[in-house]
Amino acid sequence: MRSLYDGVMTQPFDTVPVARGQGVALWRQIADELKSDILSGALGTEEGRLPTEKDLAARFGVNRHTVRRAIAELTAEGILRADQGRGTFVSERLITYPISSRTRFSEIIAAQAREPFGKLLASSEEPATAAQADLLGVEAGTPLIRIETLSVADEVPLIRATSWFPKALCPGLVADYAQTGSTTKSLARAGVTDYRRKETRILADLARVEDAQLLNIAIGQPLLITEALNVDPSGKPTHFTRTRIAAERVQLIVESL
Amino acid sequence: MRSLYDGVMTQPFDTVPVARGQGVALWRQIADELKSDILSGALGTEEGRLPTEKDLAARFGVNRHTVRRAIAELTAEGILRADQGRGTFVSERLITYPISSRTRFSEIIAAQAREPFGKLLASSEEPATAAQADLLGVEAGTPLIRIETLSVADEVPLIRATSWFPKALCPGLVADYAQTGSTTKSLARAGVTDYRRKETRILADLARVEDAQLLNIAIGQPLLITEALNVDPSGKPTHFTRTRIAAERVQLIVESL
DNA sequence: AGAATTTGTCTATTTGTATAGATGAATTTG
DNA sequence: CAAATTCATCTATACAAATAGACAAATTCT
Repeated sequence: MRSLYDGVMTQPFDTVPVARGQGVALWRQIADELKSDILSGALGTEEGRLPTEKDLAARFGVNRHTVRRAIAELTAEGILRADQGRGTFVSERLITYPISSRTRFSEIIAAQAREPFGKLLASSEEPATAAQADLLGVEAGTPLIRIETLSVADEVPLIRATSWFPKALCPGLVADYAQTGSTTKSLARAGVTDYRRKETRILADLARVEDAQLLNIAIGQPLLITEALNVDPSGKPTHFTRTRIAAERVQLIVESL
Repeated sequence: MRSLYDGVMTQPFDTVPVARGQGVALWRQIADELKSDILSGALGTEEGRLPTEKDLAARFGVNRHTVRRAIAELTAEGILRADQGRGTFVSERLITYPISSRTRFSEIIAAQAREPFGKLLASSEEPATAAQADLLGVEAGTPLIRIETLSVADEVPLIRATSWFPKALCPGLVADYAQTGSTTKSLARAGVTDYRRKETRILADLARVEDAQLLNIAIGQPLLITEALNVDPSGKPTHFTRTRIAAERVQLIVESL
């Protein structure tokens, strides 16, 4: 569930169904379920101890080996630790840490379009497609600058971002960004002293291979996507930003939506 | 990508990597990728025609049969239609429909906690856990009322919602809700004439069996989750609502986050 | 200390996933 | 009309996923 009212409002089920032959392995479904329950604090048992493999197999209606494979996955991710003869436990680090670490990133998102945002991975120049041109208020074929960035906190990658700018607006953007590490400062050098978000769209998607590599998560894990068009005070578009956020590590907090 | 600046800012890749042995079948990964591209309008070819099976197989680096299985899945979902000898096409209905249908649901979310919200699936009474009690400002063990609702538009399910209320606040809630179909009216009958959201948390998760059944999507598909605590004018909690939203059909729009 | 519990390892079997190649059927192209 | 293209169907093979059962190793309970 990955709730941040963590553990609140989630009751454990006696039996949890899994679906066969849907292209998602049972062990993966079980690993995802356990991970959600662990991260949301709805563990069913006290003090970070999981039910026994036998009980979990019964709960999910699968063989014990299938549960073991799921546990192996979460152990590899550092979420669980199994002790022969004792039981399987949530990694100590997670019992206190993740809640706080997952709580306070609303500002990162709120500031996403305005402030320095992680390290520059790549940049390129591309002619605007019809749809891009329409959105940014330029002619189709107009050169655009695209930058790819990655935000990392405590060695843990959180957010991929891609932004597009009309090149005419800020021809030196890549060099400026490399120097300042800031969108705001780079745009200011180009004479754009202020801008704001028109609106933000929030969607969800699944991690693909590229997301998985950059964000260090498994493929098929959920991502939060934000998309925002930024405009200057006169309403003229300055740039468009799309983020792909590891949902297991970040949540968005909206005050009084 | 499921963008609603649809088709904007997405360029097709010549080759798309897929991951083996990760618990997600290749045909499922390919189906998800194609679905995202179709819904976001980034199809790579004109007029709703997909690349040939041979080309897709080359693009994803898999056997043609694997691509066919992915296409079979999307055909079953009504997204694609294959014509022998001609090619594979995006279902006509989708070429114009989905964008509009996916665009205008910001209000639904904004109004989610306030207005009638789909049909009542179930209700129950449960003693508050420690975490629930803390959040709702009652004693642990206090009876809570839980209601489960499902919102549907044009026969298509969009949002599952679960809400918890302190029973003492509104003892007749279930009957009132069944009669009025409205949280606001039901609470008004209990003397709670006004309330507001303190904040909304937005996360993402994967669809499980129960989500898949209720929302009519495949397991493992992305969900948007919103969680909100509602309080009366004095700041006292009235209820807590959690929604699970089919991300392939709904996106959230936040004005000036 | 002995019994019960729990995780770890091993072998064997069945089903699902993915590849490979060949051939047929419908459509489009020249 | 013939050739090329594209989706449909079939057989065969290899590997991953899931089940089944047995037994070992470490810990806890009595």
